[in-house]
Amino acid sequence: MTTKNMEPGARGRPRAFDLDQAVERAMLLFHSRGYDAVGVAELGTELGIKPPSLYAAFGSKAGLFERALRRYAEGEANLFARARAGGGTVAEVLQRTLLEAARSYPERGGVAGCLVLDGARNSADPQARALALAAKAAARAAMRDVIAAEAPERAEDLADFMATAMAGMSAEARDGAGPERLLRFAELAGAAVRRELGDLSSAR
Amino acid sequence: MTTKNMEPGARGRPRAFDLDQAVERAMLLFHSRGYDAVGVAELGTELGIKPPSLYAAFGSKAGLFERALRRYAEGEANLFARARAGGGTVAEVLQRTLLEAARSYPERGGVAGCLVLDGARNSADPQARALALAAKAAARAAMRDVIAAEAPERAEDLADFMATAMAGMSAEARDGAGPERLLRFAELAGAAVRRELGDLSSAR
DNA sequence: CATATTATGTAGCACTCGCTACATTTCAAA
DNA sequence: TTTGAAATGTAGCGAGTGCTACATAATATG
Repeated sequence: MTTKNMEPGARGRPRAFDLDQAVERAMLLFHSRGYDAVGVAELGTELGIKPPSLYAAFGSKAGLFERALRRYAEGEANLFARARAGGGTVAEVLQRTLLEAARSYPERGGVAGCLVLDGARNSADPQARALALAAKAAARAAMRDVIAAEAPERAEDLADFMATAMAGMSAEARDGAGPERLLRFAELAGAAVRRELGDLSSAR
Repeated sequence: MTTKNMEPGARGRPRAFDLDQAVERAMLLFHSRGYDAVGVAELGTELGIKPPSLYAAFGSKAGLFERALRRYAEGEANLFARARAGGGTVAEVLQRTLLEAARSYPERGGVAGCLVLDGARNSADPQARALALAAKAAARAAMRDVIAAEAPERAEDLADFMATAMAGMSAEARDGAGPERLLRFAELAGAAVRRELGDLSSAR
């Protein structure tokens, strides 16, 4: 039936579905409605997998969420990595990160905000909450380290500021905010960051 | 048994529990864990009410949530109303609102963040989400109207900025942020607001 | 071929969800 | 005292939750 993702020394019956594609679809579902609001039954039908296959492949619903989170954080959704790839000073990179958030957080195809920041919010499952918090901590640490290279004494505080600003934009986007509203916030927040980094060109 | 809250022309068997106290406890439960994560069974045991009494008094779980939201928004949790009572310019009121949020959002007794902003986030119940969004819209409108009296052309944008900043602080508080972290954000955000309102004394 | 290994489909587990039917209790009004 | 109204307690509804036992199917290796 399928020979897509078969490793050389694979024994036993081969998997009948595409693992990466399943993780991708699960990621979209978790992102659009949050961890708890997506049940394994729906995951099964939407991924074309039945419960036993899902549990054989991912261990648990939380295991699938972990895979989805990893895929999310390592892909295009890593706004800081994208902004960083554009080069420039730390101030420019942070400003671009905020603007990227303002452009990508608003609802598109039923998906809004950040999966890491809001995907497990209010979840009744401590494991899911812990996974999202860990991913968030990793993202914050990446920002802190980059900031520290240029302004070590401000790295922690600025990373916190960025985390809070992005959490605000993610929440607003989930509540229906469009790009214009978020962009205005991103510009004000970005100006505050530049000022904090001593970039005086931020004076309007 | 009880004659606490009985109206003059009340007929039938009197209510055996204190309605306000029940709403207060429900408010704390919803606030600490979110709407979906608190079940009717737990509400019953925690409020000392059994399901039929709960439904006779509030109509539904969402009806109780609505009462809890109203109590929250009309009480001490209305940070903007509190800041406004302190008088001063619009810039000062907004700055104080942000500082109040930074002081009151961090976890205390198992409760963190804002019930209106995060209490129904990711809820699977559209009614609960709508109630929280309506309460949020009302709070935003109150800020916009007060801003408009002094800076009408900036009222909408500044209200959006405030809403986004407070959503960010609420989310961070729910993720474990303490007052120090939030206060640093509030000060930067407040400086941005003052600058936007033309208060030049914000130059550091 | 036989055998071990892994995945799949059927069916259903124990549990929780929001909610309610029903009889009973407790009150005001007649 | 009777009547009507409203709240309460007992018990449980139908639906959904995450998850799994079990038999079967499909592959690599011997």
